[in-house]
Amino acid sequence: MPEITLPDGSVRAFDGPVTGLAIAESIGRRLARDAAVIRVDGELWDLTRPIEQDAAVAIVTRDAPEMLELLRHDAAHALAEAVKELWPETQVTIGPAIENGFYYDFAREEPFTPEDLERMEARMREIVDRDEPVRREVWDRDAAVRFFREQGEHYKAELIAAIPQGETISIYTQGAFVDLCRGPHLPSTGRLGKAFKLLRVSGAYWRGDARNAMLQRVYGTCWATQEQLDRYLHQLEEAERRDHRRLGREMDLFHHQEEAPGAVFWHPRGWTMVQVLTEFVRRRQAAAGYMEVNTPEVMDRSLWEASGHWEAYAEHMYTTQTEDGRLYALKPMNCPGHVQLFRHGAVKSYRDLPMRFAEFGKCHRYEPSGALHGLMRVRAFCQDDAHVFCTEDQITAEANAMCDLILGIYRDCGFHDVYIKFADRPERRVGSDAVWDKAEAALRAAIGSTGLEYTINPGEGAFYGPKLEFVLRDAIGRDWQCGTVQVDFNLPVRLGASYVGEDGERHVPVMLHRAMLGSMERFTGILIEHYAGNLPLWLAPLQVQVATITSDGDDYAREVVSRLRAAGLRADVDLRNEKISYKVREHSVAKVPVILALGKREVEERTVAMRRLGSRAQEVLALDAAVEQLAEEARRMGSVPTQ
RNA sequence: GCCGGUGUAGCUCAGUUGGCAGAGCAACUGAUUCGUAAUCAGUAGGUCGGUGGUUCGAGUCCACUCACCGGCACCA
Repeated sequence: MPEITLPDGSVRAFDGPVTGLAIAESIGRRLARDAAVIRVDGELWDLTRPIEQDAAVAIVTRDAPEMLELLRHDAAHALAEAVKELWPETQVTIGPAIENGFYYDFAREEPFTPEDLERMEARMREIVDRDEPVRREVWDRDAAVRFFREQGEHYKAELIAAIPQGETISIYTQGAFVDLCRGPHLPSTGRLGKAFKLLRVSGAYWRGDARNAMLQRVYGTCWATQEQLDRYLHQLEEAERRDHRRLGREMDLFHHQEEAPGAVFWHPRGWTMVQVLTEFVRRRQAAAGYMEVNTPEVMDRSLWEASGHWEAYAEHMYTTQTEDGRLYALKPMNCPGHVQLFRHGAVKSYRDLPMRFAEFGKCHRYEPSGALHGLMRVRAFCQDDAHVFCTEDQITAEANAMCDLILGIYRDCGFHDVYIKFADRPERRVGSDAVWDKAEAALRAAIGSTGLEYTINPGEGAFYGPKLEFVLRDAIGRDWQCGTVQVDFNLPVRLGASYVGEDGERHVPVMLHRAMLGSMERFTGILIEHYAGNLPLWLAPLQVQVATITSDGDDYAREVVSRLRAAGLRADVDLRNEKISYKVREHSVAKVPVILALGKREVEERTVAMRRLGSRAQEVLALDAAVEQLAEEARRMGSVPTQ
């Protein structure tokens, strides 16, 4: 005789065990139709699962925001059922809900084709139309293992066998499809709806381990309503429109070619953008007490063996063998070079600390071919790198200042949504546990003293020390990890850095590693996508395009450009014998933020007709006023992207 | 690196069962002096990613290879 308490506080008594579906029906038909699951004393249950005890419940309908995950999980099951119907020899493995959708990993000899994807999706829709009941059962674990083995589902059997003793093994059945699953699920396949779409098929390793077999992963997206699905598909198109590789071509910023995979050919405009960013960081870090340095790009193998890089990353380093038989490596990092600077010359005193070395160092890493991606993942890149040599007592203040510097720089680049992760010791590392304890404690103290929120990213530290990872969210909600602050007690020891302390004894300095933008290449790519190419004036490589309407304006146009340039603006003039609409289109496609059109009227009145990228409106201004206004705007930073 | 896909003019893309490599835009030449996202006409442009093979004949079929795209793994 369970007594069921509803969210409004009313209580209903039932004669015997009652299901969520029955409770929903007792409240109303419409609710029963839209119900997805039931919350029983805070826990989500299947609607078909009998409630035997008194409980406080709430029916959750399928359009509740927290039901998206469940819908997506159900979509994954429908996908698996469809695949098993179409290709029975396929083994199913796992199929979770993920951000914006779901996937399912299948084991099958023959690869799925894009056409297969269409067949799967069509079959999923049939399964929804069939409205098959979804049943939950609790099985004995050995029986479950035996069952799946007999079915030829060896991956499933392995999963069940790995479940700890004593845990409930729930099995869900829909139609002929039987799957191990934690649940809960919708009561029938019809409730899934049809706001889903299969997107792509790709490879994925069993259990995410490259040593294991490669499975076939089918990705899909799923939403509560068709409108939500359409909105998401539209977002995907938006991301496509912002792709820095496409914009890089349209804006004439850079290119790649086969002879230099993973390297960038920067065009004048693209390189201007990189230079603007570099100058910006240079000014900021100089103001924060950093000294800019430069260290060799090619150094003897022995140095990399001493630093530990050789052991950890030899296969990812470019090397060059010279005539004298020596083996050199192109630097993959700047830190060992900076330690050489610290070690050189007179022994350092505690009075010299902290010493802050910054370098825009060009590094080379032989990244796996499959990882390369436009500017985002390259083999040759420039880091805005720095290393601070300090005493243990100085760690907190130094790391703290780094956080301030980094966050300020992001703000000025237009990123206002930033979060921080604390990456602690990885499995593969150098240094004793005691040293790691100390390094992690020091970094935790530093981040604690900033008052900034952070999450833990377990096991993701560098091989020589723990790190803070700065992640910024772009205009369309994607996350990019850029800056890092790392505490390192190991490299200074390995490379023999020391200073004389107040006590007259030799001590090993602590080394803080820091990057803010990370890779200049990658950050440039992120900015392009963040702003969809519509860069704020201070970042735009060409800020003002002056364009004549007829050749009568040529002399005045040249004068306008020199005035703009004299005011520090990057301006160019277009005197071609083309219609103004042609010029406007061309410079708009190239994303030049400001076009000044000059016709007869402007020449006579010494004005300019100013047109902003993305706007059809024109504003006629006196030349002096326009120059002043643009110069002022070009100094302003921190603007948020417009859509 | 692994799985799958794609490479044809600067860009976007056609190219049938193997039978003379195409279009639009861009470029160039000429005309047009024009008021805010494409003026008109003409010309030129290709080792069909590369190497090897099958064939009388390969953009098309086969093998290898390189690069790129989507994932996975990796990311000091």
